[in-house]
Amino acid sequence: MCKLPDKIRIKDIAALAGVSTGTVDRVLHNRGEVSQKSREKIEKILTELNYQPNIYATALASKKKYTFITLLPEAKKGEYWYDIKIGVDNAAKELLDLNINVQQIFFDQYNETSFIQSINTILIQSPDGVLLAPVFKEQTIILTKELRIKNIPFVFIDSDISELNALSYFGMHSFKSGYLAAKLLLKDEKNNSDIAIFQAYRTGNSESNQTELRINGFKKYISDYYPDTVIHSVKIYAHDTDKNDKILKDFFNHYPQIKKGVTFNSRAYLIADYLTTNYIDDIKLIGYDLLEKNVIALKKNKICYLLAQRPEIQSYKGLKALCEYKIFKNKIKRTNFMPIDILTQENIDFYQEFTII
Amino acid sequence: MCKLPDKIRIKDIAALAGVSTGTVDRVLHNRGEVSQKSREKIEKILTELNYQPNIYATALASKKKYTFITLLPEAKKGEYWYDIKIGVDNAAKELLDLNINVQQIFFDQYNETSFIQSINTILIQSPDGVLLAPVFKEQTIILTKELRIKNIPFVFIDSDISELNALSYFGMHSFKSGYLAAKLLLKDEKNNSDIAIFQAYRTGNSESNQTELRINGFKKYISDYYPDTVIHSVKIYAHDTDKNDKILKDFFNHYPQIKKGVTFNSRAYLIADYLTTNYIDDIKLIGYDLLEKNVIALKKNKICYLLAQRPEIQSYKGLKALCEYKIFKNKIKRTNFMPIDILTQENIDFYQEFTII
DNA sequence: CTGTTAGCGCTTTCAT
DNA sequence: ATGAAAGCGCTAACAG
Repeated sequence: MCKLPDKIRIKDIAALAGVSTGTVDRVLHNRGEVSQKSREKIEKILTELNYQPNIYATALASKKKYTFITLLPEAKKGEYWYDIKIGVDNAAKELLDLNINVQQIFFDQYNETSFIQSINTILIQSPDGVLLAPVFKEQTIILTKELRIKNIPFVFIDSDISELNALSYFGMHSFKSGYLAAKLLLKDEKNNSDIAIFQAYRTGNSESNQTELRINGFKKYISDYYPDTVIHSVKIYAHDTDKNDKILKDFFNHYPQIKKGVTFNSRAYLIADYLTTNYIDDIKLIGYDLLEKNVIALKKNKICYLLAQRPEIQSYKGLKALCEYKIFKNKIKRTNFMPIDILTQENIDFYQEFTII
Repeated sequence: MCKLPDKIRIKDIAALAGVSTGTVDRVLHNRGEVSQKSREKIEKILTELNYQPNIYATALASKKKYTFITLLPEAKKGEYWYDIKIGVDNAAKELLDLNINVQQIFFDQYNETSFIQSINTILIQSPDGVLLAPVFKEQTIILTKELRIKNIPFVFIDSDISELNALSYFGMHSFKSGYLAAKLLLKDEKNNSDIAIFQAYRTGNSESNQTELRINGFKKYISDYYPDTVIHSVKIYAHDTDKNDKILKDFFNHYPQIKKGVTFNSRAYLIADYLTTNYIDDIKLIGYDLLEKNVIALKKNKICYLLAQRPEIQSYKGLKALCEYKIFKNKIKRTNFMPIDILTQENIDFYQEFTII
């Protein structure tokens, strides 16, 4: 019995195979120039000893430089896309020592032109990978077609366009989240006769695919379990408080029997604020995403549940996936649905103070 | 303007300060033998340029070896403590290249003697840190007292004994989880007059502190919002199905008005199984932890909600905390409450297939 | 008190 | 097809 070191190194493999470290490295990375005989011998030892490379040494020695580009909506602190950016920043910091540079490009999610302009920037740069939120479908098709030609992998986050077959997708299962929202709103309760769906109208962007899927899921639950429920749809305006006030006032006056509401975008606070201002506190409201304003409304008990989807993990994992694929040549899972987290007044603090990465 | 490399290295700092890399390293690690003058100059440059060491190079060059010991209950696949072990394994794998060895010691959570025996093993070994679940309070006091004398840091997971002032704690906020459980069980609902608390009786171990806190939280919510509710406590037996059957049958026959129940340990499936066997499906049941059997019952709709506490993250983060403290000399947060995750039939799959680390 | 130097395990280039 | 050797950035022992 000869004794082996705690952790097997390339040097050990080489010694056992009677070759040099260079040869072992060549078979490890499949870069040819190795005789059949050596290859087989080395591979055998490799699997027998279950060789695991020292990732620190690998990272340090590697000379290759990589650039990844992210194309995401701009955002201010407290907004959904800002949390996405936090994940990008976290990943970027980690990847720096791996010689990976992350370049962030932002567009205006209400302005398709700003997205179009970014396309060229990306294509000229020819990065090693792209992480993006496919907010504008047509333009995303154009961009990804070019990326495919240049053989640049891309990862979607937040929402998926499955026919474009990205390397990977990280985001919510929108349909099921809507289904869950309905259950949380209605199950075992009284006052289920009428409910309201508040839809924030966004200029310059038609109803997103994601919102639609959430609504479908929501309606499915209702038709499954409470088919008699009447659903009222109310259009509200994200950037016009006065107009909203009037709309909501009219609505609640008109349908006093409505005690339940839901929003499928992240603007639940718009409704919550109205309820607060008008001293209404018998409406059960459900919304999405931990925007600062939503969280405040949740804590004040104006929103009953918020469904969240770990935005900072979506972008973090998206970049790591690119890295795994390009650098470590690993297989990547195509679809990664994020957990649908249910937040209430009682558990929100623990959730927020707990940073996963 | 002289140009600096992308990433500042020790060598760059040394050049700017007109000293050698050895001296820079000495001030970085506070190991003395540096003149006041050099020290100040170097420190100035360090902060100005915001020097961040290359963690890969650091890890590779470091020659020190460390040993951490974990002292946790033994468990089989599908159990709570098995998930805790998964976190340990994950951390151990990551730490291997940092010259850190993680040695796992297991005890029988129903047998104090097995815990006592492990104490000696640990003290003889004199590891660089200990991660443990303080299941047996008296023995934990004895162990940690010795560790303190030997200046060995220790981290608690799962439950805390705050007066022992561990380096850090990772686990649930038991009281608030109980409060939340009550809300999920009762809020806005009918049939709140009578509810049952099922307590699994464990041989050899008195009611744990954790369970007690959960019950307190639960009762607090009820006294806050539904003070008229009658709470029935039922003792069940984890390892005696026949006995359980009889107890539960008697109980439900005696109190047919009870439509809600909760368990504060992880044995909700015991009740769920009874309900299944007896074709009862109008009882709303809440439990804790994603044991395989609990998850099955949740999916079959026999359990309505499961509260979970990310066991595999507790142990993972606990070990990383020891590492941060011992190796990178960083400050560690004393108390780290885990998110209280609310799982239902609808979101359990996404939660389980999503591995965070 | 300071500078020099030999590694850590792996990658990659250059001879052979 | 293969081996030798130079480094990646940092640590730590040693010589002065």
